[in-house]
Amino acid sequence: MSNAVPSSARFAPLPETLSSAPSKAELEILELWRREKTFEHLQTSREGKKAFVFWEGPPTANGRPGIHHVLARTLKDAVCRYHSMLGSRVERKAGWDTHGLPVELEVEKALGINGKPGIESYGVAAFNQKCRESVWKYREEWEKLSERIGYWLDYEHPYVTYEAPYVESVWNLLARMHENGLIYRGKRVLPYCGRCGTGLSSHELGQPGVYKDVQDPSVVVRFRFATRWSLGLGVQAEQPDSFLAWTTTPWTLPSNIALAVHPDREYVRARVLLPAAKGAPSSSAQYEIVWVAEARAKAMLGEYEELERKPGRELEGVRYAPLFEAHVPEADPGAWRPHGDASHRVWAAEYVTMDDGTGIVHQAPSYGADDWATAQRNRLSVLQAVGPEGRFVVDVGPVKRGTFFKEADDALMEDLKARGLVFKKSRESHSYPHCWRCSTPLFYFATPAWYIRTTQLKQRMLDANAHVRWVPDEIEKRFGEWLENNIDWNISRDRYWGTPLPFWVCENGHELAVGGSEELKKLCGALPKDFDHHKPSVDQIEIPCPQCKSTMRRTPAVLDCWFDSGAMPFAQYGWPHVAGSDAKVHDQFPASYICEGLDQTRGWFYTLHAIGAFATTLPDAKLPDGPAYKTCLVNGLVLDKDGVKMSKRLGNVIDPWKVIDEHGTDAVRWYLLASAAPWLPKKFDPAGLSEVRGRFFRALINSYQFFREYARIDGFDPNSKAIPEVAARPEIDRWLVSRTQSLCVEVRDRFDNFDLTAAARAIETFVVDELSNWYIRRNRRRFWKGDVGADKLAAFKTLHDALHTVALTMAPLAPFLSEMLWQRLAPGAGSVHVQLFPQANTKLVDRDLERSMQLVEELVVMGRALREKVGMKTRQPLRALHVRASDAEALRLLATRFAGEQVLDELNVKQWGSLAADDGKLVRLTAKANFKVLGKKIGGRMKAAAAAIAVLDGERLSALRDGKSVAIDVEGSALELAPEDVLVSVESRAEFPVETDGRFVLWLDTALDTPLVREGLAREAVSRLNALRKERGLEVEDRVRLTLFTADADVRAAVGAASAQGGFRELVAAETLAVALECAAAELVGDDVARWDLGDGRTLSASLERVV
RNA sequence: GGGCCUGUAGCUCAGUUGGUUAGAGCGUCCGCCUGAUAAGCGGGAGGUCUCUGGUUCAAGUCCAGUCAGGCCCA
Repeated sequence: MSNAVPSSARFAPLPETLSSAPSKAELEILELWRREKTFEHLQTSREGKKAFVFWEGPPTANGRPGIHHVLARTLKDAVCRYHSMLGSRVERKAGWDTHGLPVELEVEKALGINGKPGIESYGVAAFNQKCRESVWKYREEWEKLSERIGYWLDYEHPYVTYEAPYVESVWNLLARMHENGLIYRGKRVLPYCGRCGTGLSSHELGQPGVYKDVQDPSVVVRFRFATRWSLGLGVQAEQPDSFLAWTTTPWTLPSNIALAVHPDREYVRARVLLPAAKGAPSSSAQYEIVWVAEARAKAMLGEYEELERKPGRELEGVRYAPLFEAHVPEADPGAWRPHGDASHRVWAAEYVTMDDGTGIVHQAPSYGADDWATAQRNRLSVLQAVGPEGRFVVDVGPVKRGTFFKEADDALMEDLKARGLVFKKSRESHSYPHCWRCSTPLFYFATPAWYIRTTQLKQRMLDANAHVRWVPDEIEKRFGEWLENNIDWNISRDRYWGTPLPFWVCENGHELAVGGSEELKKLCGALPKDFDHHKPSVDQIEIPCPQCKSTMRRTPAVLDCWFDSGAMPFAQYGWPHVAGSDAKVHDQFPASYICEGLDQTRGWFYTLHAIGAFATTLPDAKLPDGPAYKTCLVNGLVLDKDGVKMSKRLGNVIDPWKVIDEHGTDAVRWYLLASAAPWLPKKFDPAGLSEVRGRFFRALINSYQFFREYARIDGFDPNSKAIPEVAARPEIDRWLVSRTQSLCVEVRDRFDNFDLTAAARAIETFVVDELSNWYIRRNRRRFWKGDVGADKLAAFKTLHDALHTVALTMAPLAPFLSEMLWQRLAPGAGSVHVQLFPQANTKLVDRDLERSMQLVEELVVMGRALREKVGMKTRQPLRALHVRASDAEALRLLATRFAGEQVLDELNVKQWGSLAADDGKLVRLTAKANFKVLGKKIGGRMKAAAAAIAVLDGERLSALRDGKSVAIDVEGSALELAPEDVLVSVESRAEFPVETDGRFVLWLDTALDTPLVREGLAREAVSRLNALRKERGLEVEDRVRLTLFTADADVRAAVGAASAQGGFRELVAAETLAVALECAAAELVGDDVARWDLGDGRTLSASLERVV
């Protein structure tokens, strides 16, 4: 940034519109940053410095940025700015997530095509080209909004997940995983549309109209024991027992392979009366023996006789007879090799519930995710009577090959019924999913899928998790639990627009994982000129199988786009193919800090973690062990002001542009950060924005404007040699200096702990309460009265330095206003964001001074309340203030000249009447136990001790107050009370108005004599005259000539007589900047004469003339 | 159904390792003050800290449960 700053820039006024329309001024700052290339300048100034590594979670640019993005980006930006100010190098590479189903759906909608058949007929090449374009739809808006909210990011060199170097890098990671035996082909059970020939994502399942109420059969089927040997009895029964299992999908029964029971629930062997079948011969068996869960027996069986009961785990292994004789084809599960003997037995599974059915669940692994898991655990065969088209692939009893699954139910049930295997049958209405495109009923179906064996990395991931600093820290537990339950990661998606899986497979099942296009070229001979990593180009590449010489083709699926984003630590630099990428990865791994929404726990946080857990095992990558990111700050949802989720449907979506235009970026940032911890759901209420502006920003702006106005008048130079050292300044200045140092310490500490909310609140409290409402208010006279001397310079410098520190400490949070202040406080020093964060000078911290100021404030508050109680306006000076306290330390601090001046001046009282410990006349001491201290010492005797302390006599109370120990009797035993065990407080016994808070008792001497009355009148007059000055539009430094008239003798004496004559003429003149003050002998006349009643009918007239 | 988070004044939020009278801001009413601030200060009204049990001399705080809201996973 240029150093050629005009001297007029120093202490220049802030833009007039800043308070009312902050946007305009912020846009000027943006222009400044653009013109001066501030961000680039910051980045180059940190070259070669220690890295603070930040990773940007890539957004998808085919959706509009919302207010929640403003929150996340504010958190990212603030932390990055802070670390830049600590001197670190913070690279901020932008990124774009460009693949995935949402992009495809958006394009499908735009093209008016429907599903996979639509895409195929449109042409995959053309479709993917549309996708490639579509992801940039809102790019400009993202970039503009990022700039507008002050989110500094390198948009010049973003990583883009579809670009060749990125895809190559992802391929490389996958190939390395494959090489390490972490990749396998398996199956995944997902909702499937037989007509469209595609699985549906959970997102698609959430489309309106997917779930419809339909009538379906509800049937309880008998699964007969394979032998007549009754379980555990060792006797041969007449008939085998049956397990009863309930289903609403009879079409899955031919594919049954097992029954599942809950391991810990009780199951009963029950004897029940056979339902009388119509036309059954009376000689048939009257009773049968069935097994159901105890919890379901009553509901399922009605009346029954319990013969035996067992927990589910003891039923494991019992073999039953298959329902059908058909030769149902087996599918290769991929993830395991089936163990034939395990089939058609009972297995335990935790997921079995007692909510409905029989507590025994029929298992058809191809058609249910839970079933699949049971099959995988027990190495069951996978039968597949129904194929991917939703039709039977084999004749089963009466059902012929080719029958649609939904149309097989009735025939199958008839068949089972005829064979006596149906125990109960009805129809029931329930909601069933249908394809959102073609309304065909969906079925769950095991489809081929590629997996990463993340379960093998589980312990590594758990160990790494323990080293992540989660903010808030409970996420560690939450994430840890999710990792405990880790299942292998299905990375394949049967879609079009994504990173193609780099796996080539031949007809003999040999696999090849290709780690990049160079490798691919070698394997296939030559790549076509227009080779593209995406479908359909890549699908045309065929490789001769190195093992069997047959042709290898690419597996058709594309990659889960979560892998894309999780691979960004490597792929953003095109590692390892791109030159120099190795050094970049080593420099920028692991991340010091990432920050995203809570919903990323299972998304980006996991994929980074999982891929990091793998990458750090690669010996040649030479990456440090441990997590991929050291700190993860999590932000919560942004809700509307009533706590309702924002949605287009409800029309409660906050448009970020609108609120920023109205309130400015800084107010929005400050509000989002300061209103509540970022991880809590945030109710976004525009009223809160007005509050931030009205309270914090206005106080800060006005504080600066106050400072600069007088600094300009007096030509204050903060580098002047004439400015007294801090030690030589008045206590009030040293107090603010001390508080300023404390602010630095606190804000640094909060930032270091990623607690931006506490940092913002600390700055806010300092600015509003201490700097503006106390320091400036107490000291304003010093700024405008008298000549430029040491005292005035001290005040200027103290306030200047405080503002200087505020501008720096708030810079990460409110980048615009801090820059505006900085440019005026330190013109020529470059941007505030290039500065180093202020470091406290702890030598300037004066604890005693801070404590006495606290006491001053306490007494002032009580004094004001007292004045109101006795009906004495603050303008009326009073003779004396009396204080009684029990706390010797407080008395010592109050007795200092400084504290006395502050209290008495603020309360407009002439002197301390008395400032003393209890004298036994007007005050009595009382005591209560200090529970915190004494409780730790005596525990259970606390109650009795508290009672004894409450009735302590005055003598012992005085002793305790004076720092001596006393002995008391508690329940017959002696207890030595130390002074710190007891809180001694004071209580008034006076009969006149007092104010007390237990620590202090205050009262005022309200007797007025003539000098006091006159001074009060003089002050009344000053107040009116100054109001008049303002009314007449005078500048603060304008001098005036005053002519006054009053008929009242006291007023006349007050305003007209010199101090030597017992008047306050000099005071009035000085306070009103009057170079001449005359008292007229007769009533003033004229339009410009002001007239007031100063109280009790004492009137004053004045005419005021500006001295040119 | 499981895991986690949140519940404190009309609203937004603080509340340290448990410690006796639970605070702030906004809003509201009364008063004061004002030569930076359409500001500021004092006072009033406003609380069964979701509810129920438990531990403890002592619970907004710890434990168990309940209800409500939320997030993620089924």
